[in-house]
Amino acid sequence: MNILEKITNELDMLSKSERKVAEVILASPSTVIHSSIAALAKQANISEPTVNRFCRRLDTKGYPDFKLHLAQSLANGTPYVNRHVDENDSADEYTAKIFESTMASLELARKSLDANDINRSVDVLTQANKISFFGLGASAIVAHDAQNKFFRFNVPVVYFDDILMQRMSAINSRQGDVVIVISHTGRTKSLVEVASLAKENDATVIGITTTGTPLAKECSIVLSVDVSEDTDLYMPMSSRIAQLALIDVLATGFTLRRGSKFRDNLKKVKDSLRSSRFDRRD
Amino acid sequence: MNILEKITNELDMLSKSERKVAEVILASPSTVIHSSIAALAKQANISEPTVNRFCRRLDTKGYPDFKLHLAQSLANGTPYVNRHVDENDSADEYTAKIFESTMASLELARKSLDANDINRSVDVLTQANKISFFGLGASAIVAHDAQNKFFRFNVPVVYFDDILMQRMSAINSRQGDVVIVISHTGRTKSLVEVASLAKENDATVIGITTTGTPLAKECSIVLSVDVSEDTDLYMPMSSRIAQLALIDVLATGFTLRRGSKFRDNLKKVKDSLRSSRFDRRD
DNA sequence: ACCATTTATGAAATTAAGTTTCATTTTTTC
DNA sequence: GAAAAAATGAAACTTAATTTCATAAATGGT
Repeated sequence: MNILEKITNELDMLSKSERKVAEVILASPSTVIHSSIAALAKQANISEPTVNRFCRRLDTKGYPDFKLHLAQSLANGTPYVNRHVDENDSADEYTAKIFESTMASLELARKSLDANDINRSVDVLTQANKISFFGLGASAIVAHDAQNKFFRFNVPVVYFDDILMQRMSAINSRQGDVVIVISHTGRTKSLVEVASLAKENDATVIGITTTGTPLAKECSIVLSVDVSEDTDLYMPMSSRIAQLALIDVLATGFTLRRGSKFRDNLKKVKDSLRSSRFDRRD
Repeated sequence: MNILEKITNELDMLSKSERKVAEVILASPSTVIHSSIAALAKQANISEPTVNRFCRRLDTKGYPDFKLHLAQSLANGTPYVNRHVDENDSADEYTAKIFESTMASLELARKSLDANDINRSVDVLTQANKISFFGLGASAIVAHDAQNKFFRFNVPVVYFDDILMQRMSAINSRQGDVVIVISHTGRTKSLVEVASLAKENDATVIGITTTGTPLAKECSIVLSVDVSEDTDLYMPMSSRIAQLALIDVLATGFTLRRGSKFRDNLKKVKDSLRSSRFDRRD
């Protein structure tokens, strides 16, 4: 945990003198990492042993160790995560906040993913007769993107972003087909039904969703993409970006599994697009 | 600059003994930040002064200062940026690499964006009679996503992902219309033409593209989303995610500009989706 | 309000860590 | 292959951090 947050949290557990130390540190942490224990003690108008006791109370081994933790906290690009956009933010401010919380969500999502599940998914995908991607709303674009990617691999792939087509497709699925259902909330009724329909028809159902949702329960494999609850306040933001990153991971796993001959083919697709472009002259 | 990269770069400037130190550090930097100079010297089979000289050669004040720099490097979510996926990577490894390079790209993209241009774009968008989003391929899904978002704002918005419709729409555009053209390369001929057609018909053309491309030259406002060249090797990855984050920024700017009454309306849209969901019971 | 007990604090001593000096060894250059 | 330059480590030295312990402040019970 970020030591700066920790100091803030434990501020009332501290003694009067120790609190003085905390205040000096919070006021200018970047100065402190270049100060000796004597300098900091003087700055806070207390003695050196007090600084030392303060460090130990924060579960560090002593002053040098404390400075190490502090340095790490300062280095984190997102010093205070979960910064919410405020009514009066300037363009600069809300841009920074959105990019930062997007990055924080990616970090979270990565932690929630299980390499084993990814491996199994890639396994299943490489052996599929047909791959279908289903999503609604914001997740529809993720499905769309996935289709774009897998289409380049020259495998039978479709995507549907309306319930009726998804239903029909699910009913017609069979053994060897892979159905990937994408939903952040995992609670959209019709999608959960589609997942269970596909499963009943012996397709392998992979869910890209949050852990423990109704959708997750219907899937053969769950790729859990957990992002902070409150980042998607009024419209889906971070969730779909984390899902897209996961699609990249699956696509990458797929190409790696298929080997180098396959990647040459990928290059051909890319080259074929060249003539539709302006040359670069740099 | 990241001190780990720096060590790697200056590896051949170092003497034999100093290189031993470097190797021990690179092999396990996280151990080193908890080691004393004596422990590290022993580990590398050299003397303490050599470690000290090594630290100074890297422009740090001495060993403790070096450890501080090292700690900061380790804290950065992206310890070794631009890590490329390798043939033999495990699922764990390529997942980490893809997420990390996605985050690195977002960081880059944010730096390339200009708050002024964002402000002007939001201005123009809030006053638009009609908003159109155009993209092809991977950028089509960004356009699609943008339509999804702006549709919630109850403004006239369309998106097209095929050239013909884009052309027709561009020809029919008029003063007060805003056309947003999305392309990572900025070199797709037909899209550049669409941009210039829209401009000729007095629409405001906003380009979401890389700095200095042919498309950028045709636009009234350019929102430059520069991501590292080589991240999108065979298929678009980071670029579209950075573009999506920018869409989030524009949408956020839009809601902020429209004020709080407008955000109530947004909440209504969200609530209206509720009945189609399973309840959560946690 | 007062005394006893606990807790907090800093001066001084102690210990640990890092740095400098300098003699010795290794490497380079002519 | 010898002279000069560079690299290296042992030992001395310096600085910084920690522990000890005596004193001061705060808390709680009567």
